[in-house]
Amino acid sequence: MKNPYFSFLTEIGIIAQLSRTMLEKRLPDGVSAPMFGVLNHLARLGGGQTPLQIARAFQVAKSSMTNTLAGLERRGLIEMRPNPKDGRSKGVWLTDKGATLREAAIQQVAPDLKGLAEAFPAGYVDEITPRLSEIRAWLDAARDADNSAE
Amino acid sequence: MKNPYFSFLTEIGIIAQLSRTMLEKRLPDGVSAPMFGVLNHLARLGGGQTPLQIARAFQVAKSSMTNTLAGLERRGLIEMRPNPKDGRSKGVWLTDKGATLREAAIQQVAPDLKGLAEAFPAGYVDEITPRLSEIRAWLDAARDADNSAE
DNA sequence: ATTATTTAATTCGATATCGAACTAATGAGG
DNA sequence: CCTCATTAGTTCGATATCGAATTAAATAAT
Repeated sequence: MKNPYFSFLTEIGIIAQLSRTMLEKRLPDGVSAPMFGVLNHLARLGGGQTPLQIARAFQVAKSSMTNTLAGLERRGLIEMRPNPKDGRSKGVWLTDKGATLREAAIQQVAPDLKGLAEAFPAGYVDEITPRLSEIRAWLDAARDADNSAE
Repeated sequence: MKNPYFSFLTEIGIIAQLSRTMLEKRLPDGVSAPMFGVLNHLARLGGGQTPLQIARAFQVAKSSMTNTLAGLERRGLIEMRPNPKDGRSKGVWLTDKGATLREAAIQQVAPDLKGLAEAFPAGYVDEITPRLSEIRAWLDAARDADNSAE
């Protein structure tokens, strides 16, 4: 099993796993990596995103996002309000508590990213990230093609 | 949040997720990506590996591997035997059923890898895989350093 | 030898993931 | 209008992940 694509995906999988556990070590108790991702997403793009939009942004099933959002809401880090224009839909907003927690978490995580930056010059990842983006886009398109074929 | 390392890890995470669901679509019902990984590992390295060795090879907590192995054993795809030399330890072996299922699964997955190969020339991933390996190795070492410091 | 430490594996509880089935609301066609 | 299809979101059950606590066996230390 020395197929180069297989090896490539294997490395990807392990890095994803290692970086996720690295991140979770720094997060406040009970806040998971997916939750942190959503907090960042809302901070960058602003409130009012729907659960479905957020699920798509993270390439995750909508039922997974339901679960993540429930955890965030239970902890008072986000707020969900019904959309007055469409009874099926909701909007998600960061609470003050959520914004504050995000800021603090970023400070906690910074040293790890710094360690990575010291070990690998910025150009190192800058060269490969665009390639990863292309592959990611391709996989994403392939999945959609498959779904619509069913 | 345009930190290049952050972007890099984000792409990694999404590719890992997409490739995992792509793989699981092709696997027989009830066989998950981690299970398939273990079957391959045993086929490549041979039987007799301990659960701990396998967990380390996949960079996964040993309790996660206990779980994966239990699923494989329940389906009759592997066999676990006590180590006569050390009562704490076990060895894991592929069963005939497991080996057969692995072969079939590889055939099922092949078309997807082929699609990837057609979209991206082999040299494309060959250039980045070694870099990913370096980063993976670094993250792995960083995690161990952190663990022993506790 | 007896005690203490380390090691291998399991168990437990929380969270994540998925897909499939379901509800409720919107929109389209007749 | 009324029916049918689509869309947004939730629920459910299986599997995954982790870390912490537990058990049992081997090894080290006194």
